[in-house]
Formats: sequence, C-alpha cells, structure tokens
Amino acid sequence: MDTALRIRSAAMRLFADQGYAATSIRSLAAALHMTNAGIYHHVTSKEALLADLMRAGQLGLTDATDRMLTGRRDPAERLATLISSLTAVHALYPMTSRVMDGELRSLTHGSSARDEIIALRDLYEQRWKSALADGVEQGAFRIADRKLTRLALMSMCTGTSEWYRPDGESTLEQVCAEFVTIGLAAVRSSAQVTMRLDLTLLPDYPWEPHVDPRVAPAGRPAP
Amino acid sequence: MDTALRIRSAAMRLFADQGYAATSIRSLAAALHMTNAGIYHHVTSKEALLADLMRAGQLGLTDATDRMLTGRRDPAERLATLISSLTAVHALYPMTSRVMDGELRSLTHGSSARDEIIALRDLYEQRWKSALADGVEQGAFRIADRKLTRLALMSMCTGTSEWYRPDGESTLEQVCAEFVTIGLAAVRSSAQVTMRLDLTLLPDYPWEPHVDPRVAPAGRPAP
Amino acid sequence: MDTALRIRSAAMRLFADQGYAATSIRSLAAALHMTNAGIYHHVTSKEALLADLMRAGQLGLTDATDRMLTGRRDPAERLATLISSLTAVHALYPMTSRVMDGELRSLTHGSSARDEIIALRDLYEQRWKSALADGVEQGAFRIADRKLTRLALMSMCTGTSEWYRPDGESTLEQVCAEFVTIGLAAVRSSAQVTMRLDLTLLPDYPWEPHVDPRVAPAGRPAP
Amino acid sequence: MDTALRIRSAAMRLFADQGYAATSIRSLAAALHMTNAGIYHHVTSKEALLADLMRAGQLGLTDATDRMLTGRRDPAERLATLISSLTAVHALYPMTSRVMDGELRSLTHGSSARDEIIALRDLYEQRWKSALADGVEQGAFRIADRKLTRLALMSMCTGTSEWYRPDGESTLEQVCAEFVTIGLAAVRSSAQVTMRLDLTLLPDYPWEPHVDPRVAPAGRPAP
DNA sequence: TATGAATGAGGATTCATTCAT
DNA sequence: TATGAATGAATCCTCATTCAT
Repeated sequence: MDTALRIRSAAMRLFADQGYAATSIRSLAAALHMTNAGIYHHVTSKEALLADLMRAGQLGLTDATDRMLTGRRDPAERLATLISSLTAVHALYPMTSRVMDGELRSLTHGSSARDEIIALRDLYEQRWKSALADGVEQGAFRIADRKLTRLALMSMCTGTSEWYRPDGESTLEQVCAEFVTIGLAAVRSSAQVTMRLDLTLLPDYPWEPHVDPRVAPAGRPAP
Repeated sequence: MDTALRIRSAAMRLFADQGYAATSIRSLAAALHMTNAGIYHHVTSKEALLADLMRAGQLGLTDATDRMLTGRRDPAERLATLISSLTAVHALYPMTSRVMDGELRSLTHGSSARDEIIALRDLYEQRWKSALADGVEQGAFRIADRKLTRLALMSMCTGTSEWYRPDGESTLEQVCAEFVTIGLAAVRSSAQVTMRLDLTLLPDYPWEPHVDPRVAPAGRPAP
Repeated sequence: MDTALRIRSAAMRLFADQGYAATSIRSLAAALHMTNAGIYHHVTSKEALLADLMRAGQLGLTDATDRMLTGRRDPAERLATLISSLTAVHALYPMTSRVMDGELRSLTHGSSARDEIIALRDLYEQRWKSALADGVEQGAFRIADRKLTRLALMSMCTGTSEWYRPDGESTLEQVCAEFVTIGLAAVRSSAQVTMRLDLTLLPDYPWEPHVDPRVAPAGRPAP
Repeated sequence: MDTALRIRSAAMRLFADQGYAATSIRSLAAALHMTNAGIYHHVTSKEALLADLMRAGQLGLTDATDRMLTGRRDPAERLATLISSLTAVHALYPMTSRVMDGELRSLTHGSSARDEIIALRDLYEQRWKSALADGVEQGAFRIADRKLTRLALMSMCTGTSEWYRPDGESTLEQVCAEFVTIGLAAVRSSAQVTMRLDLTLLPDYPWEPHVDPRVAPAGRPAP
C-alpha cells in the first residue's frame, strides 16, 4: 500500500544485508517488483534514501531514550536505562542499527545530510556523557577514563545487532539485565538497579519487521 | 619496492575506510600511482585481494592468540588472555580488524574463499568457547548464557577498532586491564588476573602501519 | 522503430562480416548510433544476442524445410527438396547462414543456449538422415557411406553462403537445379526430379535484408 | 626444441578451435607454458603470426597441387587431381585448412600481408579455372556456369575439414574417389578417372600433427 | 504514478605490446 | 633468450539518473 514505506523497508533490508555501496537501485526495484524509474517517484536519490533512514533511525533512538530517561535523576539508573535501551534497540532493530552504525561513511563528506546525522549522533551520546559525568561528580561512579568506559559499554550494547536472536537462549530482558550488571561493574557502582524494560517506549521503526521479544524461548518461561 | 605488499597495504586502508564495495580498483591504483592494469599483475581479482587480506588477518589473529595462550591452563587466565589479545589486535590493527569483522558479506556466497574464512573464524572462536566451557565446568565461572556472554565480551573487545586512539587518555594496557576486569566480572570470576601484554607475540600485519602502543600519551608517563 | 530488431539486424551483419569475437558491443552501438548502455536495454548480453540469432535461424530453417517437405514421400524428391531449400537459405540469407554455421564455437561450452542450438541442429539433420536412409532402404539410392555423402552434399549447399551473388551468372533456381542433379548423381539415383522452388515457403529472417532472387541477372531472362 | 615451431603449432590449434579473434596471446603462452613476453621473441605480432601460418598454408597447398598436376594434360585428370588434393589437404590438415579458409577477414584490410594471401589464393584458384576452361574448350566438359561449378566443387572439398575423421567409415581414398565421381558428373564428363592419391606429394605442415590416412578403420581393410 | 528507453560515467577485467633486467 | 612488470586502450557490462510518454 504505502509505496514509500515499502521502498524504505526493502532498502533497509538490502542496505543492512549487503551494505549501501553494494546495493543498486536496480536490485532494490527488483526486490519490490518495480522498475528503476518507479523508485525515483518516491525517493530523491539513493543517498537521500540512506540519509532518510539514518535520520529517522537516530531520531527514533534519541526520542525513545529520552522517553525512558524521563524522571530519572540517579546516574546509576540513567546508565542502566541507557544500556538497556541501546541494547534493546540494537537487538530488536538490527537492520536499522547496523545501517546507523556502519553506513555513516557512505554519506558524502561535507554533505549537509552527513553533518546532520553526525549532530544527531552527538546529541544522543550526550546522554551517556552526562550520565557518566554526573555519576563521577556525585561519587557514585569510579572511572579511570570516561571516554574509554563509555565507548566500551556502547560497543557491548551495539554488538547485539550482530548476534542477538529472539529465539536464542536468553530473553532480551536477560541480556539487558546482564549488560546492566556489567556496566555498573565497569563504573564501580555499588547500586543495584533492576530495570523493567518498557518496550512500548522503544522507537517504532515502521520499515523494520516487528519482532516480539516477550516471546520467551520455548520451555524457558521468564521467571 | 615490494609492490604486492604496497598494494595490499593500500587496499587494506581503502577497504577499511570506504568499504570493499565502495572501493574501486581504479581508486586503488590511483592511490598507488599505478594503472588499473598494473594492479592485476599482482592480484588475481578484487575479491581475491580481499580474501587474501582476510585470510592473513584471521591466521595472524589465531596464531598470535595461540602463542599467548601457550602454557595457560587456568580458565580465568585464558579468558583474560583472550580479552587482552583480541582487544590489542583490534586497537593496534584497526584497519585489518574492521575488514575482518565487516567484510565477510563481500565474499561471494558459496565461494571457497568465503567458506575458508568462516572456518578460520570458527577456529578462533573455539578458543573462547573452550575457555568459557572449562571455566564453567571447573566452577570458576558462573554464566547464565555462554553464547551471550562470549559474544558480548567479544563485541566489547572488537569495538576498540572503532574508537581506540594510541594518543588517547588511556594506554592500551589500561584498556586491556579494564576489559579484563569487566570480563571477569561478567563471568562472576573471583580471580585477580594481572595480564602483562607481550606485544611481541601479537601478529605482524606487514600491510598495516605499525603503531607503537608503548608510547604513553603526552604527560602521562606509564608508571 | 523496432529497436530490438534494428539491433539484431546490425548484430547479424557484424557477426557475419567480422565474426562474433571480433565484434564489440561498442562497434555495434556505433553502427546503430546508440550508446553502449543503450544496447543493454534490449539485450541481455552479447552472447545471449548471438544465441537468439542462432536459435531463430535454426528454427526458421527447420520450419521452412518441414513446410517444403510436406506431402513428399519419395526419397529422391525429399533429397532434392533438402538440397534446394538448404541451398536457397544459404544463398538468400548468407549472413544468418554463416553465423549459424560458424559461430557455434562462440557459445560457452556447457551453456544451455549452446546445448539448445546443438539440439536444434541435430533436429534439422534428422531430415537428411531419414531421407537418405529411406532412399537406401527402398533401393532408390546406392550409397557407400551415408554420413560421408550427407556431409559432402550439405557442405556443397552451405558453401553458397560464401560465394553466391544474386547478380551473378546463374539464377538461384539454376544453382539449385544443378545441385540437385549433382546430389542425385551422388546417391546413384536414376530419378529425374524437377524442383520448383517455392520461395514463399522459405524462412523469413526479419533481421536480414531481403534479396529478391527472382530478379534474373541482366540480359539473362529466366527461360 | 624448436620454439618457433612449437608456437606456430599451438597457435594453429587455438586459431582453428576458437578463432583468431577469440585467441589471446596470453592463452597461447599458457598453452605453451611460456610467458606473454616470451612469445614475442619469436613472433612479431599476433597478426604476423596468423599471416605467417596462412602464407605457409597457401604456399604448401599450391606447391603440393602443382607437384600432383605435373605432367597431366587431360582436363578430366587435372580436375580429378584438384579435387583429390584439395580434399586430402582439408581432410588431413583440418586446422590449417580452417584457418586458411576462415580467417582471411582477420587480416587488417589493406595490409600487405592480406594482399599477399589473397594473391596466393588467386594463384591457387587459377589451377581450377584453367582446368575447367580447358575442359570446356576441348569439349570434354559441359558446364552452364563455370564459376558456380568451381565454387560448388571447391566447397564440397573444403567441407571435409569440418567433418572428416580418419577413424570414420570411409578411407580418405574412398572420399576422394567419391568426390571425383561427383565432380566429373558435375561437369558432364564421360571420363573414367582413377586417381591414385600419392600422399608423399601432399604439403608437409610441420605445425599440424600428422595423421596417417592409410590406416584403414579397424576391420575394414581397403579392398 | 508508473514505465520503457536512453545515457554518460564508471565498474572489473583483459588486451596486445613494450622494455629493463 | 627469457621474464616480470608495466601500460594504454579496449573489453563486456552496470551504475544512478533523467525524461518523454
């Protein structure tokens, strides 16, 4: 029905699977049973299509994160929230995440689109920076190198887009809980944070097929 | 002088920076002040070039890892070694690492080269699997989901190829130490492992510019 | 107007004149006042273009032959028909004939297209084999070596594509008559066959310029 | 040993099998376990190599023909000789024959090599023309169209390079005898010519593997 | 909206050939 | 003699994009 969405959906899949550079407009059209030219009625250019997807992805992540952070003051809680949400987004929306994390280099250097995405990314990372800074300032965290810690934790979270499978051993909630534990250990926090992951706050990426993470693997009901 | 090496070196840089698909033989030749055709005197095909680099990368990693693991029985020590070496390789050889981690999809599905790389990768991961398995068996580790734990820790280590800078706040040794701490926490190990990173055991990737990690960042002499 | 036909037409001429391997898509495009890429809008590949032409050529020959053979039982008549039609087709459609006879080697060994053409060729040769076999069986022909006889006669007929000129000394009908005579002599047939060559039954190769064979050479009106 | 001959030998095979245009110097070198450059020590250029082979081929044919014609005055005998020798050469040296007959178009238009080959070819055809002319003049032959007759007979003879197999049903001598019979019938000659094919007079093409035609197929001794 | 046709630029790869060693 | 390296031109084909219909 919504052709524009179908295009974004197929594009996202192809970009995630083969990479932007390796994906041709022709193959995208073929995947949609369209013609080359047909695509161009809904899309300005291949690069604009990528930029659109990345922008929407970043905005969705930041917005969702802000929704989840609402009302939280405690640095440990905020860190736990950041870890959980970033993990959940990467686990549930692996295609969007892989494109967001890996295709920045495909946007023309110096283009406004590229600068915009970078700005959005910085905006998001601000949440991590401030949570860590506050934690250190308040004496709740003990960190040798803030940048190192942040990047290491973020790597751990984003890594899930590469390997998380909804039908794997662990529930998404278990993964998040585990990562939160690791994260708090990394900042030497003594806090005990039990996150309840509110999935309704996660971004809704209409172009990515929805995966229900609440379906625990068979025979392994969440405790 | 060694033209073959110069080609591999330039190819590695371009593949790492722009991605394999976005790198043309023409641009590779231009970077080397050669002609298109000249490249083909030393290289069978673009894909073979990629496969060569990936194969050599994987072999180097596995070999180095095995050298570092030599004589170690204790699971905690082995895990610490795995974390340190994987981190160090990704930090010191970010181009090779990014290509190894991200360009598998560029090898033609079903090609023997691809299958070979996958086999080499599995071979490497075996080291992690057995270390974790032994740790659990001996009661030294407590892990809910082995696969999850392994992949999360590996993500953390490999992440360094994206952000580690030799002139950053932390020494490579500090990063490794931090990651080892996090890793041991992740497996609920009570062991106190102090790794001494023997850089002479790391792989020697002749196509990647050597970075001296012992050069501590300015004003921060290693203790 | 019909671009696809214009392409096939020009391709046939070039393939016939220079050979398939010596004909580049560029030169084909140039002959058509098109661009390289434009050709590919109508053609899958250079080899597919050749295969198309050869397939259509073979089908046209077999169909025409079957039309001309319709209702004929007598082996001598059938042989005369085969000689006449093969000669006429090679004389009137020399480009198609040369490509059909000489470019089989240009089709990739093992390709389905190649196998198909070979099958079609075998199908055609069946007409010759059965005519000769029947003639021998009925005692109408006396032949030492059937294969030898068939191939020699076919060579004679196909040879016309190399030298027949509509404005030469002899009418096509005369050539056919002569060849029929020779052919019947070759099989020691005592039959007197007068073929009336019905040109409307010949294949219509739309890509090959039509030559009117009824135009008798100047000063030599057909009797 | 004689590198130049080995090259010509391999070239002849490749040119005959794949065609001149489809044969690369590289593949020729590969077939000889040589390098590209190595070829050029013995050969001026690819085209010169072809021209050499064609020239030697034509000279060999003409010389052999003249040897066989020596002392023969009778047109029927001369025609029989021409048919036999042309047939034998094409049957015994199919590669050379195919190249001679089919690759003239590969010689650059206007090149002296091309003109030379054409002249040699004309020289050879002179033998046919004069035999036919003499036969007609002396009232021994009755021919409607001399050119037609000549070309048809020559086509029949040259066709053997495409299908003759030394281990086939018929001996080369039988093929020649058959063709002579057909040829004499074609010119309405009443002569009974029994050719004895003296194979020692045939050209010796040192680059083409020698096939012994006297070896009659197993179980079919020549009568 | 959608498409068939077209195009200029560029993709990877091979060409015949040269030349210093 | 022979070769490894190199090259400019050409190979077939695909690219993203445009435009008249």
